[in-house]
Parts: sequence; structure tokens; C-alpha cells
Amino acid sequence: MISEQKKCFEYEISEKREENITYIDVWDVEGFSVSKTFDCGQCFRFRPVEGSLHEEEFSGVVFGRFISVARDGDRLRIYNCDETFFKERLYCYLGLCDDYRAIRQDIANRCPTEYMLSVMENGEGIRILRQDSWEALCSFIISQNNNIARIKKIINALCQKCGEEIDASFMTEHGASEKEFAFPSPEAVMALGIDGLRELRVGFRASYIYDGARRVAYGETDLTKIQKSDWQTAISELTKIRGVGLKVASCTALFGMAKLEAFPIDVWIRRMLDEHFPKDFDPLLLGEYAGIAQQYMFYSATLKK
DNA sequence: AAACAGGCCTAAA
DNA sequence: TTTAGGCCTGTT
Repeated sequence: MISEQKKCFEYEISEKREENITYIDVWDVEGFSVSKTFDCGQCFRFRPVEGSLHEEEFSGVVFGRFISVARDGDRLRIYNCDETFFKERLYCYLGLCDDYRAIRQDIANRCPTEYMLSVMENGEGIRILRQDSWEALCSFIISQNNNIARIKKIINALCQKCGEEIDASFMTEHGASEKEFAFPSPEAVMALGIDGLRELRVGFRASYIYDGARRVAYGETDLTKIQKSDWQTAISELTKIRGVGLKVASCTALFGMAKLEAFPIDVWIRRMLDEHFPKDFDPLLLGEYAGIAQQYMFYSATLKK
């Protein structure tokens, strides 16, 4: 029943099976907060699992698969995940490839202010997810001048309308709905047309989403190639898309391309910068993990509005 | 009921 | 180069 425990990068893992669900246990994951990670506004398709038997558990669709991530103590359990999927996808997606002890130390060294130390403490356990670049791009185009509830609603509707249906019937104990859908490909989104997108109540964003989908589908915007370039290049390439400004491009780079230096400035971060930093403070001074510092700031800024 | 929401585009100085 | 409106829609 219990397979042998193996080493996966720096973590001990084991693959097990319960009923008809395969899952992976990852041991000694230091300070990973499932709720902060999935609820800090960086992703839009995960939700808490009602009636979970774990200390905390969130589930949702990622890379075309419905998974559930649960934590008990410093053990992470990922349902509907085998060793291969973990190694090839979720290890990086969950930010387990990043050394948060070192990252936090670096941020604290560069910016040892009372403010920064306090938001880091609040946000301890947040991991920046390494999401799919297209999904991040599309999601953050939708996010502009919008609120979280409606963003989630629209993305959900988009997936239902043109994403591939996923069999997650065996995951109902972990929050799966009757039908789950993958995030649609750029081709599928493009096929909706601007009018089809309008039906999703995206308003003026319809043409922006369409332009993004079209460019990616035709390779005019090569996300794989952009991902391999440095973050400034990534941002200047992404802002060529209609409706993608500095903020959306930075979010795409940070959350969808692992550009941890990217520092998205939205209204909340603007407020924090005005309030707690010198007038002409340059976020680049926060270093190669500025984006993670940004996420700590954002988390505290939006905490209990 | 008017204002606002994790921006961006366009037009006008 | 910087700044003010306007924008879809839903919620408060």
C-alpha cells in the first residue's frame, strides 16, 4: 500500500493510494501556508475545501488537473497527484524549488525596516506559485479595474464555456464540483470572438482578452521564449498586447514566468509605498526577490480591509 | 444612488 | 512627458 519513501530534490516524498485517489506526501516542508498561498490574490481558481479533515486544504484546477493541497504540521499532501506529476509540475508550481529561508533573509537584509519585517511576519508561509504563463496573462488582463469576486466569476465562466472538461468525480470529497474545467487554450479563447467574450460580461476587456489570445495563438507573442528572457524584456514584450500595461505585465512575469524581481504596483501597493517608503523609492532596491516582498506587502495591505 | 474595484487607452496640454 | 476622463459590470 505504502510505496517506498523517495528523495525528490530536497524533499522526502512518497506516493500512496487511498480509495481510488493517488496522492503524494511531502515531508518537512517548512512553514508552507496553504491558505495564504492560495488566498493571497495571486491565483483565481483555488478555493478552501469544505469539511476538510486536514489543518488546511485548498483545491482547484492546475495544468488541466483537479488537485487538492492539504497541510498537517509540516507535511504537505497533494491529492490526485503521482510522483511524475509532482516532479514535473507541482514541485515548481508550489514554489518548493525556491529557498524561502534564503529569500526572506535577502529581503530583510536589503530592507530591514520595521514595516518590511512586520509584513514579512504577517505573510510568512506565502509561496509565489509558478503558474502557467498564458493562464496568468489572461487572468490578469481580466483583473484590471475589477474586484476579486468578479474576476473569479468571469474566469470560471470562461473555463466552463471553452475549457476542456475534466473528470474529477472521484475528488468530490476534496471540493470538486459536478463538472470541472481546464483553463482554455489561447486558440479556444480566440475562437469565442469578441462577441463571445462579451457574453461572459467582461465588458471593455473583451478586446484585450481577444488580442492576447490571438497574439499567443499565432505566436506573435511567444510566451515560452519571453519566459526565457530577463524580466525587463518580458515586461516590454507583454505590454505590446492591447490592454496589457505595466501592472498586468508585471503580474504575468511574476506569477506566470517566475520573474521574482517583477514588482507589480497596484492601488494597494501604491498606498503602501507612499505610506512607508521615501517619496522616490525604487522597488529595484528590494533586489532579485522584490516580487516576493511585494506579495508580503500586498497581503498585509488587503488583510481585513 | 453614487462611488468604487488589484488598469489601460486616448486625447489634450 | 505627464494628466484627466471614460470604460463594462456588479456590489455596496
